[in-house]
Amino acid sequence: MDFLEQLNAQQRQAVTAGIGPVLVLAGPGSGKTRVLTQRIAYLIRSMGARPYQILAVTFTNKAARSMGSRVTDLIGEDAPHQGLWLGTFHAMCARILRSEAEHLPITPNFVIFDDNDQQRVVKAAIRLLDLNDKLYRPVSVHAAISRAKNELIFPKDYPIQTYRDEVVKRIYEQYQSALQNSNAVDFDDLLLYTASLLAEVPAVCEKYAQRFKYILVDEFQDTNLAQYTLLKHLASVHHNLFVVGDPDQSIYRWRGADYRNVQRFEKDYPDTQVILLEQNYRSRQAILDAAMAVIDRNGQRRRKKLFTQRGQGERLIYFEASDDYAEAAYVVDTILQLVASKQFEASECAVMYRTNAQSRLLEEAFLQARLPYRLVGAQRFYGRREVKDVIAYLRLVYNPADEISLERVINLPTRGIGAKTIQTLFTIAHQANAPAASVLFDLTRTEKSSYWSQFSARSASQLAGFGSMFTNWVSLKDTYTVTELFDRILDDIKYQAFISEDGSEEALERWENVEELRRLTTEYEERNLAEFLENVALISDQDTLAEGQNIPTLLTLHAAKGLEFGAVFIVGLDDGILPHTRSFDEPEEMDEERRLFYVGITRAKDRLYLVRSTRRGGRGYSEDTYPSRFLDDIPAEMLNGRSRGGRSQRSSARVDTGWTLPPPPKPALIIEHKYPIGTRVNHPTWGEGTILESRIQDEDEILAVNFKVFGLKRLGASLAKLTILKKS
DNA sequence: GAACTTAGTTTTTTT
DNA sequence: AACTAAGTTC
Repeated sequence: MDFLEQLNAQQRQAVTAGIGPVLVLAGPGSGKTRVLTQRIAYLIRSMGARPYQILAVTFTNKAARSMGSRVTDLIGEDAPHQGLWLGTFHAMCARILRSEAEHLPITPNFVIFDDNDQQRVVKAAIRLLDLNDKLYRPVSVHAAISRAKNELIFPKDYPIQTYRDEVVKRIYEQYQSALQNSNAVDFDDLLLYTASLLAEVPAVCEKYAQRFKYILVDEFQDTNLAQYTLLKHLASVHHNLFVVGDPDQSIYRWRGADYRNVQRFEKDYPDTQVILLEQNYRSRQAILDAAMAVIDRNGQRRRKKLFTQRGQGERLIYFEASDDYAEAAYVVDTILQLVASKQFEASECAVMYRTNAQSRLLEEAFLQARLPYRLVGAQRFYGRREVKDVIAYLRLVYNPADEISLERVINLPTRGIGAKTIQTLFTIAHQANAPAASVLFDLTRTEKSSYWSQFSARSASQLAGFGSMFTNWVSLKDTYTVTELFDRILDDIKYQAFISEDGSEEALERWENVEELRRLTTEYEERNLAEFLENVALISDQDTLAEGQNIPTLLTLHAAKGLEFGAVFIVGLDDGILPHTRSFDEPEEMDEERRLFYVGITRAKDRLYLVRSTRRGGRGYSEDTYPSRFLDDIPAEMLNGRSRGGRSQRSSARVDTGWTLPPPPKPALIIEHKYPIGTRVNHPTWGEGTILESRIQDEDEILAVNFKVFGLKRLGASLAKLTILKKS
């Protein structure tokens, strides 16, 4: 048991805990992955567990992968092949549902709809019910449905208090039946169906609960009711639930996560052993002190005393830029300095922000400095349109019932099948109580198809044309490898020609993405289309983080959880961004914003920069901003760096006024006309032009410019990157 | 009816 | 920027 000697007392206590429920409360950087992996090794080596009796669940594929490789290192065997289940909640559920599909309203070859697909289904449902999509916005209706599913509420049980609830319920019902029609599930269904399957079918529950003698869960504070419930069912025979989490790092409330599951766990399993991991192996004490100063303001929590043996370290660095461009420039300049002075490797630097939109200016600044960077999330690979399009084709072939994918690709590239024809196709199919695909197949078989007359001659023959390609692919799907099928489809639809049409730089990039996807399919030579599609559906942003290059990382605070960097920049520390405006009127959400800040702080090993700017460009014009109220919680003596714009005055005035009061009035600014009428200017996109009109509005200069080539445009001077060619 | 163009709207976080 | 609704041309 020599590996146990590398653990501290608490870690060892957790790893070697006996059977029964165990709750490990692990502060940031306290070695929780290590505890989890060593626990698995310990179960096998010392407690006589067989790998197939172990289930280890994570939230991301990345966490699952890193855990997998560490387990392999420890027990020196290929654990997955001995039946150890190690994967994300969603992957585990998909696996169970495919085996148990007979109990469900879907077949084993169901597809998993991603966010975009789900949105389309909601939209279609709203349209079908003839509702106003301004009143019932697809995003918010979808959020309501998702919330219900996470709470294990089926459409029939959707609680109604208002008229709106009643309508949402109808949409939810329609949404769910549309998914079933397409033989599809969404992310939430994976959990919902599994949880209810285990609850409703004792034989199935028994089967898995018997098998999984030991269950381990990572990031337990992020579980929602569905996940909690299904864990409870899975552990109902052996009660060996080993969960690791940190309520202070719970940042997925909006996704249904409920950190109170930690308390619920202690209540549901009164014999739980609770183990606290407080020693931090990541950060300097100065960083931990700041982190505690921030998080201790959240009430109703078990306080943790974070400590380290890595020394006090330096004070945090605070910087206030004059606007968001300057903020980005400061970050880039500083990173360049850190790297040039050999204080940090470029890959040890990370920039974190609250919203994805904030990455744009940062990216521009990096680009300008010719400093390469890695961006996590946002424009993720699988989210690219061309990638989604090709995947939709593959998905359709795999599961021809998938009407969302069908609708997506039936006229792509355009082949004369317009919205009207598509609408007719679906209507006819639903009337005949058949999937749209079977109508297509029927049209290809014979011109005497009873469906033929229901379309115009032209539409019918276009549909038949597509249908015959479609039929052909379906007939090949079992004999072809994923790559062969991929090539065949792209060839048939002349996709490269379609994409490269305009020969632009962007077109080239798009094609490269398609080629990258093709490369991925080659990894599935030995496996099948089903596995390819499932992995593609369940991949997440964090999983696409390519490593190995020595370049800085840009990512959201959410995406940063679980990672660590030598030097961390948290930018946009303005009230309204962090905490975000949308959280202002909900104390629970404000607490979560604070935890998000805490997560960011605790990513830093040696140096932490807290950055904000006093003006920020929103949509259109820029506005004055106020420092994040969370900054007030960090004692001044912990911070290095002075404010530039009188932050101390403003924030001290604000301290007791509370955030419910309106912010102090903005100082009146006098803006000069920089571009008098007649000035000749140059614009990066529009080219040369002449100023026709200039007026001051909302602290910006609004210009009417007559461009030589593009004609009259109206621009905000602060936003448009104009250069003056000649003053009038 | 289909295909393309243009103007307006929208963004918190994501398995 | 990205998506959609409305407008325009064939």
